[in-house]
Amino acid sequence: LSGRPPTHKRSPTEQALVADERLTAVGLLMETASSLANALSCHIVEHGVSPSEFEVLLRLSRSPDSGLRMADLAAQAGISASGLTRLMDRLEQRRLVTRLTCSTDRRGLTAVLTPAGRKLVLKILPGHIADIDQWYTGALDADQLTSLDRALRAVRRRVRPGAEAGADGPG
Amino acid sequence: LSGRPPTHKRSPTEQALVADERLTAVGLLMETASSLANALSCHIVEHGVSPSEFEVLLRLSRSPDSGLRMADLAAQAGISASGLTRLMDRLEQRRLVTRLTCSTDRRGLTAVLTPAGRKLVLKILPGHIADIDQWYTGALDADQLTSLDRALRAVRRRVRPGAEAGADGPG
DNA sequence: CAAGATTGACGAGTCAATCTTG
DNA sequence: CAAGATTGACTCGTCAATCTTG
Repeated sequence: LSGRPPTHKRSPTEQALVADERLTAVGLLMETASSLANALSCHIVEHGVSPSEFEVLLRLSRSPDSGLRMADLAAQAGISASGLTRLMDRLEQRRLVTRLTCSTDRRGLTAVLTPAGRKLVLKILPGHIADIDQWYTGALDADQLTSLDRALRAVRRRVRPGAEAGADGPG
Repeated sequence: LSGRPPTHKRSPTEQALVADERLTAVGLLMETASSLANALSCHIVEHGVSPSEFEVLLRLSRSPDSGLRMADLAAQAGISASGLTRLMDRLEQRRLVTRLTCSTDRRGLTAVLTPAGRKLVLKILPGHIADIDQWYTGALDADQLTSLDRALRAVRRRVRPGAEAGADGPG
């Protein structure tokens, strides 16, 4: 840097705190995840949808019946119910999804992919998977990939109990 | 689920695409990172700052001279210059940081922690580090932590060339 | 009343345009 | 003109309140 701003004498205790390697460890995870998300977003947005919108479309296309209750979908995508309502509004306007009233419980709606929505996902996916290879999978050998997967699952078990069963999903 | 929404017959090709395990792999990374961020945020917000604000304060306290140029700080924190301007506005109003005009280049400003800002960081840090132990470090043994670190660095090298040198930072 | 979904008001960040200094 | 920083208009997501159905 340049002009030496008012330097603060750090006590040893203070130094030990702010220099703790665990801070660096989380920082590495966070920075890697967000930079990867950023790299993967380019190809997606070229097709006119945001990363969150693509995640929702992809989860719907991976769902067994191509449909999910709003609340479940919101939980899977890690956004709030109201956030999903608005996101679905945008997708529905573009005829990529529809909401079906659930026959057994008329409070609930089921989000469903339209043919156009499915078509768009299939159009985006090949390039998206290629991107994943280029930016993520391709940076690691088989062993690294295995142990990375194991470690991430261990962490996820802690911070998000009850995600182990379902589908994991997109990025 | 319930009422069998209009089931779509998936072609084998289509099935192979949407079920690709690489999608699951990125999904795992993303979900783990955001769930961890979520877990770590509780303790931080209890002290009246948002996670992004804490990240900026922490980076300033880790910087050699306790000061960073706005542009550099924004890049480190992974937000835009304008985003940082607004964040700094909030922190400055609360007297946690100050902007100093740089003597050698009067276009630039240096973000500096005030004593109150430093005090707040030191107040938050012990609990924050304990949280990291609880939610992240503590979920892994030493070997896992080492290989996780190596794998993440390999990925980061790909998606964010030129982050290797500097400090990594908070979550 | 509780659960599912939506709406209004708001917070926080982005891009494009602007201002100042080199 | 280019770089550093800020501002205006806008998007996206959140919380709290509301409406409907069980």
